[in-house]
Amino acid sequence: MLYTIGEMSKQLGIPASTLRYYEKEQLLPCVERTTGGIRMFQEKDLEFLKIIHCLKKAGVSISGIREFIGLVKQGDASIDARLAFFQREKECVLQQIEELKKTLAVLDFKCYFYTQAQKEGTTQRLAALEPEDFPEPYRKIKTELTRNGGRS
Amino acid sequence: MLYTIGEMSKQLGIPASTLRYYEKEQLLPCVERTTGGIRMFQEKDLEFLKIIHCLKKAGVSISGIREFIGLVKQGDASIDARLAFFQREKECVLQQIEELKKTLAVLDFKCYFYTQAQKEGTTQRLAALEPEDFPEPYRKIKTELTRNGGRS
DNA sequence: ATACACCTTGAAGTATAGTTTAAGTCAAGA
DNA sequence: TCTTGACTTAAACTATACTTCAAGGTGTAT
Repeated sequence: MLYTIGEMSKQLGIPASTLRYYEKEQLLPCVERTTGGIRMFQEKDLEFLKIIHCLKKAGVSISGIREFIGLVKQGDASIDARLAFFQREKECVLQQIEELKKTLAVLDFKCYFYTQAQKEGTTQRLAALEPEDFPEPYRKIKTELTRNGGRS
Repeated sequence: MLYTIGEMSKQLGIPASTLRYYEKEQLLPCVERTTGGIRMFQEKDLEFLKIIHCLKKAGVSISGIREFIGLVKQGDASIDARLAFFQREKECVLQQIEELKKTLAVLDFKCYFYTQAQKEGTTQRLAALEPEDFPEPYRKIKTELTRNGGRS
């Protein structure tokens, strides 16, 4: 099956302009053209676009994705490099998840803080508290938010 | 304690230009000036900057942060709104974590794929396999990557 | 009082990832 | 054949979040 850019766009929910942009950036190595110059997408492109989608969610830049596509174009000679690529990205996503968990803990503290403030009708008393005055999961976070020199 | 922009910059590892930018964008509501016009940062600003850092990690835009700072400036009248704000952001971070976990599963599959390919020296056989031919944690992912019309 | 490091501003520049526009071409049905 | 909708291109535009620059002011140690 072959698809025009419009059909592909509808199927994936990606604007046609974005597909053109991706092709221009060499992210889609196997888009053919009719004699009239019209792009015809293949199943293969669909798979590439799903991987591109995944890599974008992982935070890989367009040029990073282009590099990966470059490896794919090299064929079996780049299997090692492709494995290394995905291992790196996996590690990177794991780190992002860890970072988000830390961020979540701070937001959790803030929710606790404002839930208390809501009960009291003011932030005054709470704002004056020391880390030790908060219940356990929150002490460390309050410390980090208050203490000087916590360059993260 | 009061700090100049340079001292603050060193303490937080944030460029002075960024601190100026943040102040211009009204993210730092309590920066004072000397008679000569030089910014003097307070402890309060340090706390604001830590919250800004956290919100940035949560994916909140500058204008989103500005809105939150606007609420803070309203004082106790905005406690409900601030709680709601943090609850929304918390929800959003939880969703981001879920998305990253899905992304991780795809990267995991790719690592498996290329680890096998490495053993075989080629992707040929593996590329021709159907979802059912992969071991269990990977079947669903292979299906999603292959099947048409999986607009995510 | 004069260096000197550090501060000020507005404006322009950068990077990323597209989106939009204008002018024109292609393909299929009436 | 002609109309119409979808396609083509290059170039300009958008948004976000800063960064850099040029020209000049501040403040403190000697």
